[in-house]
Amino acid sequence: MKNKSISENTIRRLPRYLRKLDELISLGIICTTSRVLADLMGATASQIRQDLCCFGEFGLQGYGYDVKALRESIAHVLGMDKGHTAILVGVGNVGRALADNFCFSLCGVDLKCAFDTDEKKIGIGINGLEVRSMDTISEYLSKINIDIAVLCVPRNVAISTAALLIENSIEAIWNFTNIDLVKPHSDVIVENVHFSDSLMSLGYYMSSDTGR
Amino acid sequence: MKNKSISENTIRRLPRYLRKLDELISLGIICTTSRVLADLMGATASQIRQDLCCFGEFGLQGYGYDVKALRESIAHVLGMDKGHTAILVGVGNVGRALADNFCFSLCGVDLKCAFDTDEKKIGIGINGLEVRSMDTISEYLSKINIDIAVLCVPRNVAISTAALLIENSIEAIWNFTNIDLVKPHSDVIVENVHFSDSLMSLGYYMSSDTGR
DNA sequence: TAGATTGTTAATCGATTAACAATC
DNA sequence: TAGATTGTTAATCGATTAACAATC
Repeated sequence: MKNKSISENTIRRLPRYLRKLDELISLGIICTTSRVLADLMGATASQIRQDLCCFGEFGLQGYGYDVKALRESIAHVLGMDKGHTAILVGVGNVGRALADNFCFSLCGVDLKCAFDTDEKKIGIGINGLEVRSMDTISEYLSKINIDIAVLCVPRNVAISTAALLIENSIEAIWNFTNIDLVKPHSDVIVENVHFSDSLMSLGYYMSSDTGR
Repeated sequence: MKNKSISENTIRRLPRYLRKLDELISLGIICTTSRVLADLMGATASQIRQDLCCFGEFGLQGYGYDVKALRESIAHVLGMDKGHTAILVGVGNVGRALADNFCFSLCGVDLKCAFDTDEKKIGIGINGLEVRSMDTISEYLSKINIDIAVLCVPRNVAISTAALLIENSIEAIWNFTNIDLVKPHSDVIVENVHFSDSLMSLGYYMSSDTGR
């Protein structure tokens, strides 16, 4: 196993590997090869092997990869077995959509509760998820160990809310506000979900006739 | 202007340039340089100039870039002035969150109406957006020119719904289902928004101590 | 054993960075 | 004009692909 600075491209492909392996599992397939995975991914077999060997030796020469074992290995690399905990910050439409629809546990994340400033939303709320007052968030974070904040607050309070979370030593922010959160002195990890960037890129590919 | 196969990396940076330029505009700044933009983007001035010169000559030597003109040029490259039209397909929580919260017009997209199979949702519905019966979608698409389908249906009907849209000659699918839509013989453009991929990548960066 | 496929090194390709002439 | 900054070519760096020895 070698582990020196794995490229972002490789990391971003891992969740897709996971999806493809899950497909193979659901088809009852036990063993696969870099060639099969390459076809599923639209990549070369070389790339598959290069990606995987960043993290260890998961295959068997002359045979291929055990589908379930490889799936678990990748899930482990992605920290899905670390028991990460999360809170939802801001229960607007995006927050509610995530609480109702998104299966955090499939990503190995335990969503504990939600916070909002709106008194009307407080109490046992959405999809069995308790909504608490934003006023109590510091106290809560000092007592309960939370790794990830899912940030779904309005634009205008995005930066101040992020600062509050960082003050309370949150490790990572999954950012659904359309703001680039800057992290002045902190080493908080930020993952952005920028809907509008995505739609704009789509607009480019429609205009240009590259097809991609 | 040279236009030979612009890299995906460059395209994905354009919406961020747009955001940074909007910030400069809101600060009343008229003119900027590749150095300033590089600092805002966390990139090198070289990269900024390389990216921009893919699409034309937007700057003035010895001076820099006119902020508003550059903003409009990038918006044009992203097809934001093409008057793209869209429909929302599937009015679950994600669909509703987009209809309520997401400003399509800021991306230059005109969201015309929504479709759902649930009779209870049909009628003038969410945020002034008309919800129509899914049964009428083919007829609608044959009459009204729609470029983009925003696909928010449940997983189990994602592929069949995409097929229906492709049959009806939709140009692009903005895909919020957690399925990799494959496009067998069609040249439809697909842009995926995979929440779980994003959260899993975050999990990796939390586990590893790369910080990034 | 023979055939197959990995893990890994080497070669190629593309993207980023550096350098600088052009020019405002 | 002199100073500044672009547009663009050249150099470097990193990622992808190809090749192949190791080995199951």
